[in-house]
Amino acid sequence: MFALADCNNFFVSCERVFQPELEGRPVVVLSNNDGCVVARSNESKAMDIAMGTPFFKMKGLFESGKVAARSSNYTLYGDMSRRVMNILRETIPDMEVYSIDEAFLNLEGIPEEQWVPLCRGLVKRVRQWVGIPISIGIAPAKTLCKVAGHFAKRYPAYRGVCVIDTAEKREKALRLTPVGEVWGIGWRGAPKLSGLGVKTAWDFVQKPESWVHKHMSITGVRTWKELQGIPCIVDETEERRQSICTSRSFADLITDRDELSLRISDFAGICAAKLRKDGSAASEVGLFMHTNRFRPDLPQYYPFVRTRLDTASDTTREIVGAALSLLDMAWKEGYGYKRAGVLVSGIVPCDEVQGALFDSLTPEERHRDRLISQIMDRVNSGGRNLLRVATQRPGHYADGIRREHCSKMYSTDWNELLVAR
DNA sequence: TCTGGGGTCCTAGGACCC
DNA sequence: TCTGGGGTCCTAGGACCC
Repeated sequence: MFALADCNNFFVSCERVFQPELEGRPVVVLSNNDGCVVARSNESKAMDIAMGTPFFKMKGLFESGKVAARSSNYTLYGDMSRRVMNILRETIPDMEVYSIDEAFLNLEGIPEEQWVPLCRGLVKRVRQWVGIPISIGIAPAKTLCKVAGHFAKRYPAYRGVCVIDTAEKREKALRLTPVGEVWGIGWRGAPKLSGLGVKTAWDFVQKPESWVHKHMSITGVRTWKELQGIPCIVDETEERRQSICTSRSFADLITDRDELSLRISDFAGICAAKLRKDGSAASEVGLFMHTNRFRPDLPQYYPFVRTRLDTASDTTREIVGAALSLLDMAWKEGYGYKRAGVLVSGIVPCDEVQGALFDSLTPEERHRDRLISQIMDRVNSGGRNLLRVATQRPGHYADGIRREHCSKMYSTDWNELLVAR
């Protein structure tokens, strides 16, 4: 059996911990550049504010005070997430952190009669100690945990914990679940299934496996089995990532090559630091840039170029160098760039890097670059950007991103905490 | 004026091998 | 006129997740 612990309206809940005046009000949290809605409180969901709504389309609601808005503050959310996960881990160490606000707990070895009291205790402790409301769904497969979690969240009578552990409960839950709400069936799958007469999750599991395979391929079959309580989705969080991407939209269109080059150096530098944090090295570096797709009146251009490194690398100098040489390939004058990103792939463990016979760098040079990167990591620990290569921008990584409604770093900056108190 | 960011997996089709 | 059969690897694009 698994338990899925899921934070309710996570980003909004984080904001509310330090701004209790937001409690009970419609609240939304915005994406980078205050672009669109990425989190909603129950009150704003009730107002039919959809996920992904562009902020400018609901400016009226905001300015009239009907809805409160906050820029996203990932430093705060990351820190709150860490606190929640620590509490869960203390009780159930066999845990898989699935996303910033979700974790699967393995209940194997825990007596059945303890599942619910144990999880109720977790709900209470997380709320008391961190201030974040969570819900827990318990079931024999992860997709069913998601279903159970929905009920735990929606109906207060469950007091935060819902269990699907019998055929009767499973049938009842699946009959009440529209097929489009099932984990793994997306917004394209739902209308297609509906057209084939499948409206609920229960309709879906009634179909034979061959039918599911024909219409939804192997991934659909996995979901179908999971809904019957046969676990098919394995823990992949311990595995090495296969690619790392750092990309941003810009507050304004960038038309100047030097300006874009500074941003791309930053993105590449972040990718290199992420590689080192994972103990990985990459053998390929890619670069993409996008003009503004919402401005059809402007010329459009969205190149993606990539290059292979002689030897897989994790050094800032080399990843940044590769990204800048890609900019030479992709750059075209006369366009306004709205977004760009660097992607590293071909990832291997950094202590298993295959040497190259005709390497552009000597082993001594590689060693020196790695030492320099390590020093940068030490100086820059905690997400600061103090030591950088000369092609990167001075200042903070978040500079140049519009965040007009940002809360303070309540939990990570001592001075701000004192002011808040 | 203003529309996010970071991932994974699967499939189809092309290039290439013997 | 008639033009095999079986494989691998890579890539682009689509679908999905949070």
